[in-house]
Amino acid sequence: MSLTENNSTLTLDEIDFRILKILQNRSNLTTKQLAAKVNLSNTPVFERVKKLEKAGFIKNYIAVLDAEKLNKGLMVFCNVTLKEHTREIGNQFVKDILSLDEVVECFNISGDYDFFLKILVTDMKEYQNFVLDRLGSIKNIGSAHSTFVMGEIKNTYSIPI
Amino acid sequence: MSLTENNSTLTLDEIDFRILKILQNRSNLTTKQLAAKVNLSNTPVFERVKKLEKAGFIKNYIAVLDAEKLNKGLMVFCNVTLKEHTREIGNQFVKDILSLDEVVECFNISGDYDFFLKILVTDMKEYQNFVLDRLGSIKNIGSAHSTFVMGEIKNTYSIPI
DNA sequence: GATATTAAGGAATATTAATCTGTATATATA
DNA sequence: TATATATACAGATTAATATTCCTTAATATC
Repeated sequence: MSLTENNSTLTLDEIDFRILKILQNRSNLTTKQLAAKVNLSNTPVFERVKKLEKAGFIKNYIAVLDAEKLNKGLMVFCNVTLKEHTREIGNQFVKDILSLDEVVECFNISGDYDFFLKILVTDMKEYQNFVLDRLGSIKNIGSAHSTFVMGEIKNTYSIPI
Repeated sequence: MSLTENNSTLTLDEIDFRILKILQNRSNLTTKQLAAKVNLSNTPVFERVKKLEKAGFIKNYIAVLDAEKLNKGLMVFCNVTLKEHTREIGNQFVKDILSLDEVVECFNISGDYDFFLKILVTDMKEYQNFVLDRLGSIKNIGSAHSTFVMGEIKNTYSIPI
């Protein structure tokens, strides 16, 4: 076996997809429970999961926390433009954003704005402080436009498979 | 102990927060490994985790999959307005959106649009089909404005604690 | 000062993960 | 056709872990 285990030609069958589908909704199942759901015995299911981990289809296992209970119930989308679009200024912006814990997502986007930020804060007061103190201290931001989440219809981390 | 176990006055200490922080980044740790990280023995850590689950701070455990590897590498934000804003029409829209697997997130928002949708698809061709066939078949949509993700800077499911 | 109450550690037990062995099936090869 | 080869599976075994129980220490309460 190669050291890098770069099994790039790995193709998944129906059962693999079913396993992924189940695990991205709930990962704290025993092998036996998972096996029952896909109508196989322990061993093949165990080996398939390990294969999916090794091949990178499963990147990680995480606990999903309750934002409300942890007092981070206000979600804000902030669309940002940069004053200039050189690689250097872009890199610095990225570095700055990565250090802000309130920013849980950040994407480079097409359209009128350069970056889309998803931000989690306690309340409007905290958001104001975030914009003034933390986002405001980042250099080369041209404009920032905030949109506030009023209600959650669907909020998954699931890939449509 | 009450049947409902509605311990709403539960307050968390520093160690609880450290446990949550660790688990929302990586949940497939053994109790022993987690205990070592917070400098406690197995039992108290085990009991704290169970307490956090029961009290609802931990909602779920999930596997994080690789969207690129699963051929869902195109992320699109779609901002939607409804023609009318009655509760009935809103409810029907919500029901329709919930049935679309491509829509991984949907929020009711402030501002120029009514809803923000995060959509995962294979490529632009599939997105075109999604808009024409699936989104297009939903009634009472007034307008839809798409923004395409060009690059990912940060994409977490972590709550800032 | 005596007594609850709470949080922790250690040890025992129950479950589960992880491994190993063997079998059936399909595919290739002589 | 008969014989290798690889793959996927089931069943059993063992190694590790989760879970429970009991005891101790610290802190609060009377």
